[in-house]
Amino acid sequence: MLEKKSNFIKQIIEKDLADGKHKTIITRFPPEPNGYLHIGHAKSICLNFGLAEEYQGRCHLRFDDTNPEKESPEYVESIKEDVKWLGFDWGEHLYFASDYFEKFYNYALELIKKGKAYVCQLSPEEIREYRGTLTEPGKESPYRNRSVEENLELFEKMKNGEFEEGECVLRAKIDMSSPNLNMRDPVIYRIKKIRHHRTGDKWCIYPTYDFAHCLSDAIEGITHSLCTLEFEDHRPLYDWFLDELNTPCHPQQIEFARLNLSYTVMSKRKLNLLVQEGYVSGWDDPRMPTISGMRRRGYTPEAIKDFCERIGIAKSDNLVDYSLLEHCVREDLNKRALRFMGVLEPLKVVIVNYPEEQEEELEAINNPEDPSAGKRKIPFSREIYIEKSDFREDPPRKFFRLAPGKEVRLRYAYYITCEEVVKDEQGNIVELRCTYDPESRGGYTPDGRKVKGTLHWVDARKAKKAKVRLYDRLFLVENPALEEKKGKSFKELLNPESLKEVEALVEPALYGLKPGDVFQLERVGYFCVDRDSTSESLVLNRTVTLKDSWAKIEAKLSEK
RNA sequence: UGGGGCGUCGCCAAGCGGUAAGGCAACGGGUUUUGGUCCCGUCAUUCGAGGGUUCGAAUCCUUCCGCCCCAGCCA
Repeated sequence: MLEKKSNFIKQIIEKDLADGKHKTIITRFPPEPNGYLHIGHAKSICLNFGLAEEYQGRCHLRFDDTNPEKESPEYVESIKEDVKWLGFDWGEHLYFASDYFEKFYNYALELIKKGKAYVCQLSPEEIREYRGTLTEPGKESPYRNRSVEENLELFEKMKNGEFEEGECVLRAKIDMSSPNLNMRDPVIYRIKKIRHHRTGDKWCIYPTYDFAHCLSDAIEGITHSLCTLEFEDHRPLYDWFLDELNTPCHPQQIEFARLNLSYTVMSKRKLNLLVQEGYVSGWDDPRMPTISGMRRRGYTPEAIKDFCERIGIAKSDNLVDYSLLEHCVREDLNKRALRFMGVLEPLKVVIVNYPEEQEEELEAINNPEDPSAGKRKIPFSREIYIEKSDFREDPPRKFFRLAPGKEVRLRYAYYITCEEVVKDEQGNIVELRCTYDPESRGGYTPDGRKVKGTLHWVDARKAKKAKVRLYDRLFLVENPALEEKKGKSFKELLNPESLKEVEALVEPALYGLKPGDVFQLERVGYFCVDRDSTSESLVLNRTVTLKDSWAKIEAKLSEK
């Protein structure tokens, strides 16, 4: 893992600490519980919790649950689980904006009493019309100059449910001609006669984001309130509320660029669509960029955190290569994953000079990167399976796997030479007949001759079946969100081959693993045991392939 | 045509007036019982473009160009 990089937010924090503006810092991760967390949220989580760790401050987990229409406890639970799984701890500091509803209400009263907020009875359409446009100023609402008393009375009625949804709202009285649309008397309370998942039917008026967020931050004593770039325009409003109201403190909002990852989408709306329309099996489908999807895919918290560290924090729009994430996953897994053997597309090999009834056990190293992982025994006998792609009847240049008359090493076993190719009536290769060198047990020979290729294999008698899910990128194009803006439909951008299932043959030891365990199938890739597995039927998810330099060589050979 | 941001290698990203870090990708080579890992090497005379200030500019000023965000009673 890399050492921590600096960024402009750390510079601000370090200056604030040096100047004595703050003794300690308090950040927060403020998700709305209206969907599952994705890798973009991981960036924010790593930033906020990471900063708190680095500067020995603290980070709050706060649910921004001000819109009961879209929120649910299911999401609250999944979010907590994901943050924990990433390895962060909010300690005692778990909060809900809904816990502050009473306080927000009193702040609204304070604003009304100052003459800085009013109940507006314009319809939603009228409010839009009165707001003006990007280039023309807005018009003031006819309800703008009501007396404080009248506003107090009306707001009370709103709270008591005496108005219907859409009939009226509470608005801040700021400036209808501001070039910043957010300052044109923004709505701060609206009526929603919906049961809230935490406050039940206690409220029928709910504060908007702009009003609730800055106040939540101030109530919690947040020092640095980090959010994404699209809220930059909201900062004047954030500051306006905190300047007008008598709050415990005035946190500083700082914006950074959200993460975009190639070949996927990051908007909750679009991810929700993928789930609802059944393009994926759920929020935790291993193809999803969600934290739960990545977890099910076999990605580790360490890999994700390393990735978040490496992409950095800045303000320019970005589209990070998926290959960087894969690099982080491989790097972490290479150190810790146990090695096994398994063949995805089996091709039978009969070792003709190996005694029919003989069976033996060969010793294999569990992880060459970690001697403490120990060794294991793998069964071997006269019939084995190798990977179809490891044999070529007519091998191209530089192909040093098996071919007629060629000798290769079976990993941890013997050298074999292909003597005969057996085909069916259609001409498909169904079996290879080989001879082995008894002197080469373990993979070396006394004469020390070199064999270039080493193949993975499984014993035909002892191998077990496993259902393997091979995943590829979810989308065909690098930037689906951009293509969609250009008019392409979601559906045509999806990769129809993002999931392929194969029946593989694996060494029996794999049946001793538990759901969630990640391991390497040598020469093939990293895999993890899916929760759909049973004791009779193993289901594996391919986490990521191994780098394949032969594929590159072959691609170049075919170009010529 | 309003406001707010951003433009440094294919992708991220340092740089904060003293003469372009690093990572990913890519490309060479070495080691190797995983064509994996590991190791070594190559990869921006140039910082969106033009002017200016300065002994000296990616960094300061200026003009222009390009891209992103904002007209929810979403967050």
